[in-house]
Amino acid sequence: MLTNSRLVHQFHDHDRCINAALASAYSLCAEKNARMTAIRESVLRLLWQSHQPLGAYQLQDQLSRLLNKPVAPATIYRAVDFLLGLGLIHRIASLNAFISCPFPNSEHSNLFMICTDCGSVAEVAHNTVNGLLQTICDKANFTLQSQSLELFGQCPQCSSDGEDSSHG
Amino acid sequence: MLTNSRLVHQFHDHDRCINAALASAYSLCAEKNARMTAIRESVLRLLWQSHQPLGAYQLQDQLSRLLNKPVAPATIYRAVDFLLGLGLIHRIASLNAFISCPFPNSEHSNLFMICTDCGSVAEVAHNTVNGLLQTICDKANFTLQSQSLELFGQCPQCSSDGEDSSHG
DNA sequence: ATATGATACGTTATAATATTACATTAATAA
DNA sequence: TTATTAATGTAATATTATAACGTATCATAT
Ligand SMILES: [Zn+2]
Ligand SMILES: [Zn+2]
Ligand SMILES: [Zn+2]
Ligand SMILES: [Zn+2]
Repeated sequence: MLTNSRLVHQFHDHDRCINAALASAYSLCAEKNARMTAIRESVLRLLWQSHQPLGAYQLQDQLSRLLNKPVAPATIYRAVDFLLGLGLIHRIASLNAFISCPFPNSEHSNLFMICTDCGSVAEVAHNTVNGLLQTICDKANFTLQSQSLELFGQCPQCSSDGEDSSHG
Repeated sequence: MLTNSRLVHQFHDHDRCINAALASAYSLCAEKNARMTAIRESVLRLLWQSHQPLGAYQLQDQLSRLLNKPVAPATIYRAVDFLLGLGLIHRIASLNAFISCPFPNSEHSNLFMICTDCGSVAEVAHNTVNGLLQTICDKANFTLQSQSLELFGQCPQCSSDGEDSSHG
């Protein structure tokens, strides 16, 4: 199992997250002969600001502020498509939003734990889950190609915030 | 495990699906003191035309044709919200579409197998999957509230259509 | 039966998300 | 250089979803 759950839900040195992500991104581009342009890197950095997803139009606003000039939706969707293609980010279907991938190198299919209170999203790559889903599909003669697994609830932080604290 | 996979992917008496669904719907409404109005029933029937999901604007077109008068998006979204609330239908986030629920009576959390070729969607309620996800969330101290599990690939029909038939 | 309040619906406008098409520029290859 | 491909600029439009407010219908109590 591979997850960034601890990182997401605890105070941590986020610059390390960013640096690791950028390094991965550049090495992946080198490997696949893909071009990490200024816009694409900016969008990736914006998505790495935090462990929360951003929608296309939030990215538009932020990039436009960053570049100090108007940016069209197409620009965002292009950058996002590029990053999705390399597996550097993921799309959260239920949120119409995009999130940076904490382990873009590994082959994995993704499971997201989405906090409906604070908006944080942790990613989990879990072989047992994936194996089980594969088995289910096999039994149904369904040829599994890809998946979107999104779990909603409260992250550790938000769970404990909402706890009954009368027992102190 | 509970699934309508066989039904969805094989020729079957679909009128039975429809009748069972309508009966469930009415008994659920009775139980919960909810009103199954004409519009709501129409939308439910439209979603039961097949085992494929429909988008809000497809429903709008079809309902408007059915009633022979214009129907506004709000009308559709209201009906859909009502049906979602009763668990009579589900929303497929990755498709922005709605699908009839084959077993609305049972408490279940849903897993969908979506055929990217023919568009059919089968639903699976699987205790082992749900238990496993619950365990994962417990370990991460994540309070699981709900989930959206969507699998993409080829259904049995479409898989065999695409098979290499040279070995015969 | 009639008044009351709650629910559902009609209607219009608008917000939010995503794609298309085509012109222009920049990078790479021949 | 020139040809070719890839990326971006720009404008328009398509698709999905919600908001606001008035009207009609239904349930219930008097
Ligand atoms: Zn971090
Ligand atoms: Zn949280
Ligand atoms: Zn059927
Ligand atoms: Zn269901």
